Amino acid sequence: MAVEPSTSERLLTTAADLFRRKGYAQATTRELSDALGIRKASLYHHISTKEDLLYAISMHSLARIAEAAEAAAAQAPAEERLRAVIRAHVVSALGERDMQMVTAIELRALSPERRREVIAERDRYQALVRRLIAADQQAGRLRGDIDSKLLTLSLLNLLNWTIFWFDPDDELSPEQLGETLAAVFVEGATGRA
Amino acid sequence: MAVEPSTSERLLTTAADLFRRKGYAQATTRELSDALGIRKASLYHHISTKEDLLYAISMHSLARIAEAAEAAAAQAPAEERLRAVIRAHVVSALGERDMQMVTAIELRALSPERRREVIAERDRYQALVRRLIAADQQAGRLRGDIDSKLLTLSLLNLLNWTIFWFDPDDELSPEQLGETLAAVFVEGATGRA
DNA sequence: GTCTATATTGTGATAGAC
DNA sequence: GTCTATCACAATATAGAC
Repeated sequence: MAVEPSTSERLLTTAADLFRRKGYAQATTRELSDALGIRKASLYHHISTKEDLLYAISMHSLARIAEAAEAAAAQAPAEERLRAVIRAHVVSALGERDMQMVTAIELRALSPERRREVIAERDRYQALVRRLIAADQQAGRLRGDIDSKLLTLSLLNLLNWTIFWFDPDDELSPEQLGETLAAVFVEGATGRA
Repeated sequence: MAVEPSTSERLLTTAADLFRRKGYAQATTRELSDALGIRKASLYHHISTKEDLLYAISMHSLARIAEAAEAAAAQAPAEERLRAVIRAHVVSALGERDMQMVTAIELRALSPERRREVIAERDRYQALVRRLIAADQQAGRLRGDIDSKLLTLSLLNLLNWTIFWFDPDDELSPEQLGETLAAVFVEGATGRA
């Protein structure tokens, strides 16, 4: 006998799906309550404001990737660490595309204080990746002629847009895409590494 | 004696600045008219709907990059063509960051028909880049073990997010950033090309 | 090409019963 | 935890004078 997920359990994923499709500001609380099968007023038993949902989605998204990356980094030997983190990042991001897309796009809709919090969380992850890259540079595994900050931003560019075009119906799995993006970043489009 | 730009000439850039800061849906016609120094109703002498502005911004942004890239491709010899296009893309995108950011983020706010038009324009540019990459693969200048479509999407990931973190006050110029991103894409983070 | 004034609609959120 | 009913306000867009 399947246990039906409660309203509060469905709240974040349902909101993320709606926000991704319509945009946060264009999505109405009415549409959200309809999707949940409850009345609009009943939403406010679970949240205080619509913005609570965006904030929760954003913090959850960032934590999810950071945790996956940290776990991957802890397990892998130094020589494989960056590639393992790239794969973990891609796989965890693609596993929750709605939330990740909303987080990537709707930052401006948050209040200044919450926006600051989300940015701090994002920067924390960026710093983690930068440390990995700098370590690889010092070990001679990555080129030293480009600043680690710029390499980090390049890598995150590469990884963060994939959620917008990855097609789960494609033959390419998230794991394979992660592997490919790792190859593109590390070896380049030339590929003579 | 400086000629003051007319309201209609300032319309797109002013709207782009506003949409970037607040988001399209959150930005009000009132804020836009205030920024232009006219009354809200006067806007409707220039446009029919607020969406007209977003559509115009999006089409302009895509055309600007495509034109810059096409010009660069036409001028450069085959061996330098891809790098030249990357530089042209980055420089032209960073030269109009407000419009490019709005275009990248607000696609969903367009009506279905206009959204389709904008996507078609974007796909047209993507096809152009893919032809360049495929040609380099066939000439042996780029690796052949990764599909040209995936290499193209990787490259556009790399280029399209830069507008969100490029800092014009940095010591790094758009030209230098373009050069660096070209190096990262072609040679990779390892850099032994 | 800009103005004042207003129509019209839809929004996020609340009060209070069950 | 969900409901009915409603508030208070802000939004896009229009009418018509100057």
